[in-house]
Amino acid sequence: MNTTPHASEIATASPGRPRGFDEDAVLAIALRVFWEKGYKAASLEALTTAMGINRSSFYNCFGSKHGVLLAALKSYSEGALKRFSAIAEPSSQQTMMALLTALANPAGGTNGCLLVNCITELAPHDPEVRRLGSRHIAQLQSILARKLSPKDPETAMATAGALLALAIGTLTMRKSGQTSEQIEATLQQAERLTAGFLQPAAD
Amino acid sequence: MNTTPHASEIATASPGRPRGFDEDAVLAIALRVFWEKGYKAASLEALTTAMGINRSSFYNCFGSKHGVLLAALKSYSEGALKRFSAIAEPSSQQTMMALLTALANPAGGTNGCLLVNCITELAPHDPEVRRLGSRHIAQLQSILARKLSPKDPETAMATAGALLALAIGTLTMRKSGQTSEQIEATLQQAERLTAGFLQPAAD
DNA sequence: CCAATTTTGTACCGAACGTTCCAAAACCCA
DNA sequence: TGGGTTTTGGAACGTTCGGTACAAAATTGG
Repeated sequence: MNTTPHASEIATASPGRPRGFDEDAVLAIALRVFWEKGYKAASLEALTTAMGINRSSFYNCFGSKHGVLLAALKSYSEGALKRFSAIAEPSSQQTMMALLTALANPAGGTNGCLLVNCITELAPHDPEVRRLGSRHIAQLQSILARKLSPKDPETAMATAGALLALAIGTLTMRKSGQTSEQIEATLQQAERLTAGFLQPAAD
Repeated sequence: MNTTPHASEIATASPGRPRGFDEDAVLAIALRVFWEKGYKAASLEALTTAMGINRSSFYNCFGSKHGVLLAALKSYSEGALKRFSAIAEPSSQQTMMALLTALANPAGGTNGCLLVNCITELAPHDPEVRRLGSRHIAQLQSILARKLSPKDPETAMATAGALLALAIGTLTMRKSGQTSEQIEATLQQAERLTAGFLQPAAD
């Protein structure tokens, strides 16, 4: 079982044979596999091979396939929120576009956002995934609202929700084959959503 | 094999035992199963049981599980586009909201839109699903643009793309557990996207 | 060096998967 | 009625699925 809640903690010496791999590292690989294939399509064979560990280590460390997914989703959410928070506040429409572009290009190429994928595939029948997805989306919206209008987050929440929905929607469009140019043209329309908050772009 | 491309055609009498079921009817049921469970999670057992036919009839009529999916997606797209086209043109923001609400509530309850689900789950690895999804989205956007500004569909395309992305994005939000009130508040922001085209709402 | 403890390798489990096979059944036409 | 043709029922196919059993290997503290 996974005795250490976070592997990155100080490894308190314990009896028994030590792990032959880095938990966080193999979890990051599992995350990639889920991202590329989806949950159901990611087989134990594919997962363990990519991670470079065998089934025993897999189950000993993570408990179950579903357990790995939840761990991967938590890790993904944590990283994505941290990176998103770090982007500068949008003092103009240009920096606004940087925020939206970050949301609409989650480094997964044509694979979209791992959490959105898992929400779509699993949320209706998986309460734990639904909870993680709900938290992630809510926090994205809060961060975005705070960036839009630090003094008045309440009114900004609705706008942030629309911007977020817009960005999430473009993920599906990209998967369906739309070009980056089309996606950008769609995202450009976000200017109209932020009319009250930001200065228009200079160009 | 499926000799009749569309079952709804005039049944030309042919030798041999006749079908004991209505192709369109059982296809509609398969569609529902894919909608509720997703593609991979929908087993042959679940499909054939729900459809009320056995595996032989299933394969004799549709060829494969993937074949049924494609047939279901075509049927779904056809129906959705027809229904969407039939909605009145948005002469004001209120009727605009009716259009958006239609897109954001595809009668699948919390299951979203079948095509969006399948794009998310399969498109990156399934060219046929990607093609169907691409066509569907492109046509939704065209119809919407024509409704927004029949005289100038070109300029309206970008706005339609943003409205569509917004609606698609809310599907994920709903799956993650957001209430209908939150979704509606998000969709309300679409008013700002259509500023140039429509009269503001009366209320 | 010796228990105690944990991880690792391998083989294996029963269940479920999508698909196929084949004979019986049900129809058309002659 | 009988040959041709298609569908239907049901069993069976080989594969893959997620997960487990168990003993060997590797570490700890005593």
